[in-house]
Amino acid sequence: MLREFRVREILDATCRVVASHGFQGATVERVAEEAEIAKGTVYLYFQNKDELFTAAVEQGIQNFTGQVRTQVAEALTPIEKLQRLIEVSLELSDTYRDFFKTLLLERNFLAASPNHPEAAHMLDLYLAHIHFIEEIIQDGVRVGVFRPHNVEASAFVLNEAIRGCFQQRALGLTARPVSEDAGILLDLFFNGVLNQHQNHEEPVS
Amino acid sequence: MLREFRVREILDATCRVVASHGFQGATVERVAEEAEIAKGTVYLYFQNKDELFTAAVEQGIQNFTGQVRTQVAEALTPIEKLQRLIEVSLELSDTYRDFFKTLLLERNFLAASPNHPEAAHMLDLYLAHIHFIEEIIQDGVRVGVFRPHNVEASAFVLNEAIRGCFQQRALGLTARPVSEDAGILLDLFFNGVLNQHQNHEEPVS
DNA sequence: ATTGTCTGACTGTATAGTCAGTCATATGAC
DNA sequence: GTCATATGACTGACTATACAGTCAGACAAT
Repeated sequence: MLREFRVREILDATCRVVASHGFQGATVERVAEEAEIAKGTVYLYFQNKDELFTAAVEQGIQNFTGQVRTQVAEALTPIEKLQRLIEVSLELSDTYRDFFKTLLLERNFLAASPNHPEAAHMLDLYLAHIHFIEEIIQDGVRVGVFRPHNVEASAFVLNEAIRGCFQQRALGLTARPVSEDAGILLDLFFNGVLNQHQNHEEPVS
Repeated sequence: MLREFRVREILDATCRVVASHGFQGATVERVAEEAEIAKGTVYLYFQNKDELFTAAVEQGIQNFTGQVRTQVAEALTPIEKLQRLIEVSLELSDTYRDFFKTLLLERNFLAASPNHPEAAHMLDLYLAHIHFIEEIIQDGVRVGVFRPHNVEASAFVLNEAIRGCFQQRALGLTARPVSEDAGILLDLFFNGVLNQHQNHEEPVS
């Protein structure tokens, strides 16, 4: 369908514009220019600017979490699933470069604002993804590969750690290949930094 | 000095306005209203809106990292220092509630933008703080309490994990007391999630 | 001729930034 | 002590501009 194609085209253009100009500098006119259409055309597909930007962010989240879920589903054990999760997430950070820059550089969409009742929905998507991670870890605890601990917190921490890697990449602060980042993250999350075989210093706490 | 007092007053008002209205909805007029002065007065202390907002964020970062450094300096061992770091950071998240909401809901200031050459400075402050954490961990590795690993990455991950806790609090997603959050974070960062004494499942990787 | 898609000049509005003028206090002349 | 002058902090009506959103008409395609 032509309509759907146009919508996607405009949303992609929106992501590109926000990625390069920030939300502040992203005007409807610039989006139209980027999509190579007239400003008025944008309003044939979206009610207003807010709807346009909300839709762009939402499409991005849906695409990303959808792909992660699909890939993770192929793995069997909790450990393999987490490996997959981290690897796929980081790989996608290159594919979705523009979108992630958009997402990371602006978090307003998570804040409830008077003219943003859709923000609540965005928050739901975000929480759903964390919950998805939480369940994998919970499984691991049940099976015994992960020790009993506050799973809600560790799911959250893992997600934030991944997010941090995205950011480093978006800001161009690292040259490490994705696979290396994934390995480091996994190792850290699994084993922590403490020297388990130490016999020198004072004990923890 | 009266001038300094006024400047601080305006910056505090800016943080409050941004915290409640977001960067989008934060106008100079609203800031003036919040500070109980006329709009024109703002321009006696700041060249333009950009400078005002940049200064507000910068003041917040400086205050925060300064306090963390002071408190951490009192601790002796790397482990104690990290404990202190996490605890103090989370405690401050209540004190600086408005500022953190401001900071977390908007990351544009980290992105280089044409009319934001100061953004580079902001990035420096951010990186300096991570470097500060990095050195503590590095010390721990040197002494032997922490195992050898990619310290740059773990410093980064720890900072992002703390940031994540801030965000949960700013968005009102958790009711956990700060000290509990600190404990969970510390435990996770030190020990990881893996069951070290397991003898059931497959080995890692 | 009709329909569907698109255009871009136009308008209305919000708000950044200005500036002529007010007020309060300090300094000084007598 | 009283008036005159100066200084500096502050004000808010005003302007200039940028940008969201509109709409009358162009342009295929059938």
